[in-house]
Amino acid sequence: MVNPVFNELFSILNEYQMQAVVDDSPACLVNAQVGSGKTTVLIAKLFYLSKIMGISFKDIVVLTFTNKAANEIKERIRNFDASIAEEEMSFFGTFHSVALRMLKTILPVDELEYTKDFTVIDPEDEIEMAMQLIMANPLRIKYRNKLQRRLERAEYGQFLYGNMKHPDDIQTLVRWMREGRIKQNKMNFDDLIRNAITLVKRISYRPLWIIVDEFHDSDEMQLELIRTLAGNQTRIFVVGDTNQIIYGWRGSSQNVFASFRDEYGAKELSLPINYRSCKTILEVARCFLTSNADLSGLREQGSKISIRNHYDPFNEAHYLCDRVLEIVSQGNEHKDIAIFYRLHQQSSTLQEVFRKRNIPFEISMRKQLRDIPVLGWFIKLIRFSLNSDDLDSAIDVLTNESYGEHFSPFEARRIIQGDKEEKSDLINKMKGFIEWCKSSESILSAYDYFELDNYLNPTTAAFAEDKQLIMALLSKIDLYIRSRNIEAFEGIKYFIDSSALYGIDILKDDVQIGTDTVKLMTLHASKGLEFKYVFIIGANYGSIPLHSQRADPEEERRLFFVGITRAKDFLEISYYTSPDDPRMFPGPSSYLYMIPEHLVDRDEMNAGTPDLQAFRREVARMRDQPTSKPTDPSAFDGERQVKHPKYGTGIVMSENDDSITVTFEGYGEKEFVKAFSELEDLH
DNA sequence: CGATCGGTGATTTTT
DNA sequence: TCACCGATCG
Repeated sequence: MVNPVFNELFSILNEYQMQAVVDDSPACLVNAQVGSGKTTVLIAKLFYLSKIMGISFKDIVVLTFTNKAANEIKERIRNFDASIAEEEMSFFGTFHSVALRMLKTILPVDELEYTKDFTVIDPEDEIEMAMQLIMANPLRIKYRNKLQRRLERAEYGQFLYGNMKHPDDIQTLVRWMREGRIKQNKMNFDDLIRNAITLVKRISYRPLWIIVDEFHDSDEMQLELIRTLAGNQTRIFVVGDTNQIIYGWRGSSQNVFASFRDEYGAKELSLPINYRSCKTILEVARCFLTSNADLSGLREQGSKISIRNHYDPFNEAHYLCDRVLEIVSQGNEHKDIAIFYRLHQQSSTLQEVFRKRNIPFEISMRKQLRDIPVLGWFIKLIRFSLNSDDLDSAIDVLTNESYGEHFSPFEARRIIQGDKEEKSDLINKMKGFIEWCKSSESILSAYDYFELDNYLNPTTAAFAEDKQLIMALLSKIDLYIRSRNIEAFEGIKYFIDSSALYGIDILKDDVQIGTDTVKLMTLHASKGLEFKYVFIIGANYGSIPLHSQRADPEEERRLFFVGITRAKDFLEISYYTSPDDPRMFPGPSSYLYMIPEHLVDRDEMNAGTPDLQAFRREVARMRDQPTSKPTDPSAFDGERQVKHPKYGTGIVMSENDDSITVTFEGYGEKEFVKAFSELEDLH
């Protein structure tokens, strides 16, 4: 082969993987067992196509469902060949980001009454838009705090609370919102895909290859995009695993594999060998497989899995802290450990206890940039500056209570309609922004251009931090523009649009290097990850599988399967004697009876109550007054120390995906946004 | 306006 | 089973 690096890449492949890499059938469907090296195959295939078959990355579309997966693919490609430019992989990404890129570059959006300046809005922006419509018009809308869900359903032609005695105007609202998005030059997430489908049909571009990761997650619209993009010469290569369908409730169907096979006469391959888990864990996992598909592993037997009973979630949280300390003391890292649960709310007890006992942890919950108030306001300001049709954003900017000029909604509307424009300096600055961009040297001076010192409330304590946040955001945009060598104006637009698709991740430097924390997440969020030690908690009757009308028992089983197969070396499953959720019953999950006894270590704990009452009261007190915690930093030894330029040395109390809480000597507790904090690790 | 009755949905979540 | 909200009655 051409290059020793690729030789190395190909030499680690087994025969099944190799077959998938070199396959060039018009359509190919790969059944990838859990942990069978599917991403490695994708990377190897991409290099095979480019280096050996001489196909340019520009002629390949790679579609994933999550940014995480897309980033991993791009990152691993660059690790093998750093000379590959970002630009060559511009059609590598999530369905939504590839659709966005096509709409912005090669598709004639004007045919759908959009201009190339269109912006992307997320579901929360849509709710705001709906609220504006409701306020400005005589629309009767009931169940307003279920509006998001109602609109979501309405998009699929269903209606939540559909049999009202006096129906409200929800259908009119949906129609107005569709029109409003076009009028305001905005696309929501569905529009991106739907409009891409419509417009791809009108142009001649067709890629040579379409490669789809996690194909089993496709919904009907995504399938249609694939169908549309595929021309006569296009080869389609999809990888997935029907045992990992856990988003059926969102529209992905079990039939995608069968229909793909029928529609394209696809060749079927498989990747049957699991490299991840010990044999015992795989044997347990096999009990929860839909089909009797082969699930064989290459690893050693490993220890038995453990099933434990705890009195209640609080006792268990305490026990888990001890276990974490024990595992770490055996030479492991915190990040080798993960705890999965069925519902988000189950994490609250864990959070409180872990925080109290000073165990570093992270909870996966997605956050948007605008969850930081000042950035939410600033992004709206930029949005209107870039897209003067975006009246909703302008209204928000002018009426915000904390920032800007604090107009009433009525005044704001008049100003925006051009009635009293002279009353607002800000609106004039926003309207002049595009011109300013062309003559300005650096986007960093946008802060001064908008004279934000006047609008950020210099009298408040938050001023310094707010200013710092905006400057940090601007420097990220600046970096983005410089690294891509594009017009400032174009760069800002793309960055702001992407921020809707990527959330707060867009502010993080490159791919986040896994911080050394215990990971807490729902079973759903665990998909695609792996850990040495996995604890699945709350395997009670009623909770796992979740007891509810709409839960699909098959899907619950697959969800449990996904959780189990995240574990590499060690798996522990627990249930409570006295669960604190009334919908959870005090018996073990029926799943626990499905696991053969010889695979299980039932070292039943003392499920009674050790003397934790005092501790329990203390934590309860902490919950009531979360702010007043005059903790003495010296009381914690051997914990993670950090240094801040302003506050000095402190100790990390807790952290999650986006923020980190530190206690400083002589200052107390302070929470930072991770992407911006100037904390230096002293560990 | 306050009280009461009856109907409906609840959870997981990426973009 | 509960929480919420709309509808209706007095």
